[in-house]
Amino acid sequence: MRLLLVEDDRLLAEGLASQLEKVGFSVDVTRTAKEAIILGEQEDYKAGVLDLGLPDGNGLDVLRRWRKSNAIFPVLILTARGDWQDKVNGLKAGADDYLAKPFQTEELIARLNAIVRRSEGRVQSSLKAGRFELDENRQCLRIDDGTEHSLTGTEFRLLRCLMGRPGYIFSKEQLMEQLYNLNEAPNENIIEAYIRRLRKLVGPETITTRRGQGYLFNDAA
Amino acid sequence: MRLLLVEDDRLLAEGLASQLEKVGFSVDVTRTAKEAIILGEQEDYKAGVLDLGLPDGNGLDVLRRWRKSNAIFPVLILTARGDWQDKVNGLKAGADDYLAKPFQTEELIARLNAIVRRSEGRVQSSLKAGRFELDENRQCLRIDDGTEHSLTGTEFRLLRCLMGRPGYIFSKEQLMEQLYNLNEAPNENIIEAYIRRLRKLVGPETITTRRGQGYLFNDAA
DNA sequence: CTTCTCCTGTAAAGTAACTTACGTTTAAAT
DNA sequence: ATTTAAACGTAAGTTACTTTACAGGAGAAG
Repeated sequence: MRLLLVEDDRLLAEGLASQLEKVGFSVDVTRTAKEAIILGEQEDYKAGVLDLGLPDGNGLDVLRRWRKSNAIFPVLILTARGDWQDKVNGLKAGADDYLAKPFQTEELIARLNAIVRRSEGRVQSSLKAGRFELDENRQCLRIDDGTEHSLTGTEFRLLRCLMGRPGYIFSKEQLMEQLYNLNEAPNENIIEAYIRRLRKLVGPETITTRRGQGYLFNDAA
Repeated sequence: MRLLLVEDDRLLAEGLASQLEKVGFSVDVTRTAKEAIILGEQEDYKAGVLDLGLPDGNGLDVLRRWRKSNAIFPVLILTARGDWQDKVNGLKAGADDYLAKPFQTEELIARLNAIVRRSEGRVQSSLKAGRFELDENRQCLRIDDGTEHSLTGTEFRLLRCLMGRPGYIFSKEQLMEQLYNLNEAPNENIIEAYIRRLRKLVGPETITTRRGQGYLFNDAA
């Protein structure tokens, strides 16, 4: 789970980063507002932690810039103790939570997890294609005939990929990239295996093979 | 739909208010017990959200005052995580639901809608789902076949969470958050252990496992 | 105060579900 | 016809959940 930590106090930043990494985040750290803006806009983070006091600008401006572009990841702001004006402004600028310094790392982790979960919940988009509807929240597939099938994690991710762009041909390599990361890439055959399982659900005609190229989800299904 | 939010943490209050307004409530916010009592007695709300920790008094006293006068709108109380005593007292004082901090706003909204809907039918302090009825006062479970089982504290709290939103998938982490606080968080296995105890009561088909996602109480039970 | 009981949480073993690997068969393309 | 890619079936591997039994602790009863 990628995370952006914007904190100018080097010592604090390093300490936090290492603790956050212990609990499963992969953390990018930056000390300046300038860099924070660029990273937030260009990279795909699951959440951000933002100290409001930065050497080269106000953290709130960073947040506003993020929100103005399309950076939609949830942000937790760190404020000086009792400075609730900052908190209010932070919320108005689009923060999702706040924490007053000094704080316990456990508290930060708990709140981070909370906002990440919350942000995942608020994407209640269900993906529709033809007779099919993929429910992101419940991780299940509904079909026009009224049936509903719950999907396993891998089935779901693969199907979401295909349904996300009906008619587009995804190569096996592309699909592999979406499903796995570089370290833990299994046998390529795995895609074929899962395609087969999905076809059992959606019918063989719904997912078409382009031999040598890849697979596609038929939009006119 | 008018709503009264009693919360002394300014930031939290503002954040909640804005989110609640997004989903169609019109929200009055107050930070003090004194004002809360007056507003609750004089204004016509559809529901109330009440934080128990207030600067100038106990939230429970506010609730009791409301109930003593003719304020009949349903009330959801916010408690510190893992603080059962408050929850129990709150229910006894006439609260209709409770939620442990920190919570997801979606959860609050869902529960608010639930108690409003319920209150329009009539105020009742028992939670019904399918063939089951959870009695808040007696902390016991009644089943359609006429049997009645008393529950232990933990059993009750877990079941209450699940039955409060039938059909919704609660992750183990979510359930942990509602049952325990940061200091006294036991082995994660505890949820599984209690799910099993509950299933012995309600039958294995009533609580469904979604592997990798969580558990849900079947509404069509 | 001591004993007993029941609730709670832990640990470890057992099982089911999901994932991956692999060998074989089938089908497509040249 | 030959080569190559995909499909299929099965089995092994892995992870998540279930089940069970028990130890410690709090509160009730003696």
